[in-house]
Amino acid sequence: MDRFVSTFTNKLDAKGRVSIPAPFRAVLERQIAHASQGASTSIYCYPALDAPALDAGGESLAVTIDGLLAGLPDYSDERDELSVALYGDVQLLAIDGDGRIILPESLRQHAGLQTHVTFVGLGQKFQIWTPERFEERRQRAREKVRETRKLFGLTQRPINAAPGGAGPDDAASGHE
Amino acid sequence: MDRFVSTFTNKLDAKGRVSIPAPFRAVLERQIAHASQGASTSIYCYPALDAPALDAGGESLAVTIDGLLAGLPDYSDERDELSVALYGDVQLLAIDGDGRIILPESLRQHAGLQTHVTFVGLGQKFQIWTPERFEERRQRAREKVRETRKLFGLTQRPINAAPGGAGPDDAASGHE
DNA sequence: TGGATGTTCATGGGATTGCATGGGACTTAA
DNA sequence: TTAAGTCCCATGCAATCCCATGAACATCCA
Repeated sequence: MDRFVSTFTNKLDAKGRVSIPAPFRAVLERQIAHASQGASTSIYCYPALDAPALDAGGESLAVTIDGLLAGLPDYSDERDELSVALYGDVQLLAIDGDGRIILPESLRQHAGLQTHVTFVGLGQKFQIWTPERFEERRQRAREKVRETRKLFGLTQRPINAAPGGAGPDDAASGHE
Repeated sequence: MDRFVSTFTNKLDAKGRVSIPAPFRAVLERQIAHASQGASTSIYCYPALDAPALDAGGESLAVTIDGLLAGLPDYSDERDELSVALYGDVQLLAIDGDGRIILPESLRQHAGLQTHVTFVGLGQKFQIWTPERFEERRQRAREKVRETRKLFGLTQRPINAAPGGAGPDDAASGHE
């Protein structure tokens, strides 16, 4: 039961390198071990469709993409079009011996990354944000959760459970 | 499970040469190694049927085409026509010692290639575009994905049930 | 219990390699 | 001989490897 959880902020150095948070790396390595051994660890990374952020994940993400396309006939227009968006935008980023990746210019630009990047666990995948933008988004996500609670009539506070502990959780549930 | 992913733009020199992006070359070489060793590396390349671009790939692409034709009765008109359409315009381009191919005039013309060419990974094959035209294409593809995203959410599960019953969604957790 | 030791990670910088690209030389065919 | 195709080498930038540092945390032992 390996998932990407919680958030970490690391530094983007002059060469465009960032350390992948160790817990995330552990998840990635286990996926590799499970899928095809021998392949050096790397992540699949692409611009998020509707946010100034990057989506990223390991082998299991690639499997998901394959699954999407597997349903379409080999030479259909539809397949080509989806392939462009799904494979064409994806970058395969190698993880070096020190657990770092290099974020290419094009990806940095889409997310507006400069000196610090925030890794946000979303279960099967994770996202990469600028710390500031992610903070905003987190706020919005919390709002939304509150609204949803009202909708369901669940407004009563948990008596003991610490509400503060729900931080990263909120982010995850608000997505997509 | 080697796929062509992401996009790269390289220069087309005065002699009509382009470097194949190193990651793509790696995929091609692995296909060769797997199929029939000894053959020097080369790619299958042909004008895309419905776009100002070229389709290209390695051994596995050829196998796919064979597979398509195999589905049709041996001496049918349909098969003959398809064979011509699929194989007739195919060129076998050799990859030289420096990882480059020479794009013949006829292919360059179909795609309108001049000084720069963009290689677009599409999983099993890749395409070759002018950078400008591809940018347009990419925009369209993204739109389309956005439109049909909800559909994804629905298709994601039933497709291709992996042995063990877990959908692609569970791939991350598939191994405890 | 508290100080010392070790380990895991993030980070920085230098050294090295890989890769795209340009150009020259050699071969082959008209 | 010319033109086109092929091979080989030179170059510069960028990616990759390797090692050093230091902080946060865990472990051990007196």
